[in-house]
Amino acid sequence: MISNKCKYAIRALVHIANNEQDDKPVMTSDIAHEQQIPRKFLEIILRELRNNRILESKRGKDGGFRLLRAAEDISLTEVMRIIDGPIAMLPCVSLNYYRKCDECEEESCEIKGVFEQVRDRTLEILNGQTIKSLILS
Amino acid sequence: MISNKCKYAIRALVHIANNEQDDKPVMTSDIAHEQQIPRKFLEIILRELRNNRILESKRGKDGGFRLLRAAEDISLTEVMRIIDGPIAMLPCVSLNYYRKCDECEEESCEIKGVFEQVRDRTLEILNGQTIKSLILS
DNA sequence: ATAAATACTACTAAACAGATAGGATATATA
DNA sequence: TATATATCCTATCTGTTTAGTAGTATTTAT
Repeated sequence: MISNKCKYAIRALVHIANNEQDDKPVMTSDIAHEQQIPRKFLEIILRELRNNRILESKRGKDGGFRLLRAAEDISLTEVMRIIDGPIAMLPCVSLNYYRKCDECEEESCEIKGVFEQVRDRTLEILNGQTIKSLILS
Repeated sequence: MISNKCKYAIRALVHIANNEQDDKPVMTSDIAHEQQIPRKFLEIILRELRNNRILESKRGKDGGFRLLRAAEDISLTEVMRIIDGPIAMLPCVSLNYYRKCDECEEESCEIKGVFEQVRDRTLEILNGQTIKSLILS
């Protein structure tokens, strides 16, 4: 399961992509209100996306958040990995967060192969999706 | 990510399938020792599998656990659902554990479609796997 | 009777999820 | 320069889940 936090992040990015105009940044409180996301929690999420170079922020009056890149250059997987971590179902088949499984020897692991296939099929779908494509669909 | 508990469950079932002979049940302590799983934790897992009609148990001396069905009739998804719950990445696209998402209207949800596809591709792979096929592979 | 196995109940520690509170800092504009 | 308003940052909190452990009760073969 993806977390609520990750769903909030995606909805917030789609909202920003939909509301960017005249280079005016979008305020946290606007997103929070329109997307029904707790404001202080959303602050944390947006800051995390900024720290990971998805968003840029402007402080002070008339401040807010803007996409740092075009919406079609922000992939769904990138957002998911920032907020929730690995996408794979086993640490030992994760491309971006690989860790050896605690107790199983990988050569003799019965399930590694299956979950490599699941990972590949999953990424085939998710890698094709961007903030832009989520708007259109 | 699937839980350690679920990995233990799968390894335990594969172990039992590999060690059933003469109708003699396999003891928790044997599985725990050979698969390096904490014994008391494994007890809980095996009882849960028994309660869900994957295993049958025999108490007392010479007791232990046996598969209630043939290894080729126990699917990987069934075990995963018993131990970890839903396989889908969103509650609102889960086949066996459907729940409405808390705050998004499903008709206008941007990500539902994508995660339905992920679910379908994932199940295509996992549904084909059984305790038997995991032994062979 | 006894040894040996599962069954059951209760508890614990650590991490994670989903937030909330309050103050520090930056900035537009009157 | 004062002020309103926005993000930034640190700390805290509650509830749930994960991964167990402990101890006792019950069943069964010999």
